Amino acid sequence: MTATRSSLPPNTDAADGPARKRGRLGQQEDEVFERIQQAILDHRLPPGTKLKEVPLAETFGVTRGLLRKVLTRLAHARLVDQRPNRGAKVASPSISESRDLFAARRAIEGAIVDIACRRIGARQIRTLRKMIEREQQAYRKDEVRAGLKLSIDFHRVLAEMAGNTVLAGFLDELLTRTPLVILAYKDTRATATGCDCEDHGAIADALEAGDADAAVQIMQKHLEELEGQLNLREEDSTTDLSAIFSR
Amino acid sequence: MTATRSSLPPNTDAADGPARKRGRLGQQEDEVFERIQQAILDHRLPPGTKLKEVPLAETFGVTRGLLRKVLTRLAHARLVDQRPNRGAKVASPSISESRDLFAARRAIEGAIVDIACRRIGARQIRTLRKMIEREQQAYRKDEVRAGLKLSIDFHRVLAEMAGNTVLAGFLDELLTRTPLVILAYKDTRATATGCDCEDHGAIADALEAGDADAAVQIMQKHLEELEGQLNLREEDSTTDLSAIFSR
DNA sequence: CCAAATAAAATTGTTGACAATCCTGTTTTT
DNA sequence: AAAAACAGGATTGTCAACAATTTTATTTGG
Repeated sequence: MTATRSSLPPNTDAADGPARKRGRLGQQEDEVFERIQQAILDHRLPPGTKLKEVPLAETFGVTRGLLRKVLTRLAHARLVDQRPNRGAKVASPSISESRDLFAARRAIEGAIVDIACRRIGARQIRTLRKMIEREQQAYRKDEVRAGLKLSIDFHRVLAEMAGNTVLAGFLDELLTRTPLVILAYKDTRATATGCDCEDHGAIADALEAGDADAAVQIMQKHLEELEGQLNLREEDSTTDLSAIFSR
Repeated sequence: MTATRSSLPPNTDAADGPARKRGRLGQQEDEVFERIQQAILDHRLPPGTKLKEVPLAETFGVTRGLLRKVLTRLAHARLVDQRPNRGAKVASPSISESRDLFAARRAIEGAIVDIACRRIGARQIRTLRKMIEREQQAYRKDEVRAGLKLSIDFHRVLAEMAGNTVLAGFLDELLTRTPLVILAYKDTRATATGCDCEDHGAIADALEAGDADAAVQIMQKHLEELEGQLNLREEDSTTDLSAIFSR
């Protein structure tokens, strides 16, 4: 019961009540959205956790109505499951859902890299190289969480460069959901799960050379390897139990 | 002002006031959603039309709160642009947005056909053939609207058969938006815009033969032809004006 | 003791009144 | 006369009380 509350970072404004002075209107909503989203992606709110409106609203010092809107937004992003009259729970991606997600990423990011190869210029290549450099630095310092974030940023920026807003929007949703399934199904034996920087470098090389086919192939192999680091065999890990009984 | 109201089909319950007896709770919300959606897709509510909450709520005999939820859902489906404090307008897909949409369909439906080729069986092939048959009948009877709907159903069912829920969800959004851009940019000189049944047949053939590469290629050519029937050159048609001045 | 029925509590859903913001036409100022 | 300032109405946004539903606890009957 109190787990929901205690596992979230405390909001210093909580005691002031709901009617505190605020900067701009939607500002507050966005902040609550991002704090809950981050808690879900960090597994501080593990999959299946019931998200009750009153405790959450009190935690953040906002009204129930505002929190309700936030929950709907999170449901839209597929980070929470919202069912009529029975509240919202943190989403528990199933194994087949996770596989579908990676298959979708292969299709979409394959297309993105193919398009990017035609539209990209020297300026953009430099930007990508800089991002890869920063990513490598993070991993060298064992800052795994930062590295993973930078790695996701690489994919996101690549989509932006391709310039297809529809594909970029879809990919954005998939990139957001990816950490959730990685934490849920990470193979404990595997080394630190994350993107391989060398692959990113190879993609940049292929893009610079204008070799679309190679870029697509590397990207898809890259994603297959990432999926391969997960334990997505049929139900045999402990996490599966929570997925099965979460409803 | 009253255009919003008069261009929608009248709701017989409107006069009874907001608190009429209803079947199930969410039922009413879904009905309003679908009625407005259909009006947008038919261009009875043309792109750029302001959707005011009070008149719409009265038209359907629902509360403003319910209507507000519906508008948010429509905004999520990208059929409506919702901006804070300045209401909701029917979406006006730009030319580049429309091109992006078709490029996304090529990527996603290419992947779907590829996956379907491996998972599909004789049973499913029969279902597809039956759908194509019905589609041809509709076109032969010059029932263009029905034919277009059946054509979209073909793409939707194919996605379902592939079994990737993530890709199917994305495609569903794109299929819903497609009629909106077709009506907005239909080349008046072209013959009735819609899917070519022969292409659908050829896709079924390739799937039956298990030739994934052929199926993917036909699907992508099919979508390119559909896009080619539209007038997506830079601003020269009258509809562009509304797109430019809609904000 | 278990199961079904029932009562109480907790939780989600809805609404109408109120507040904040934006839009439009008018007046005032330069 | 053009631009800025203002006023009024129209429109969207918010909230707290109320209603409906689900969940939990208790009782009752087999």
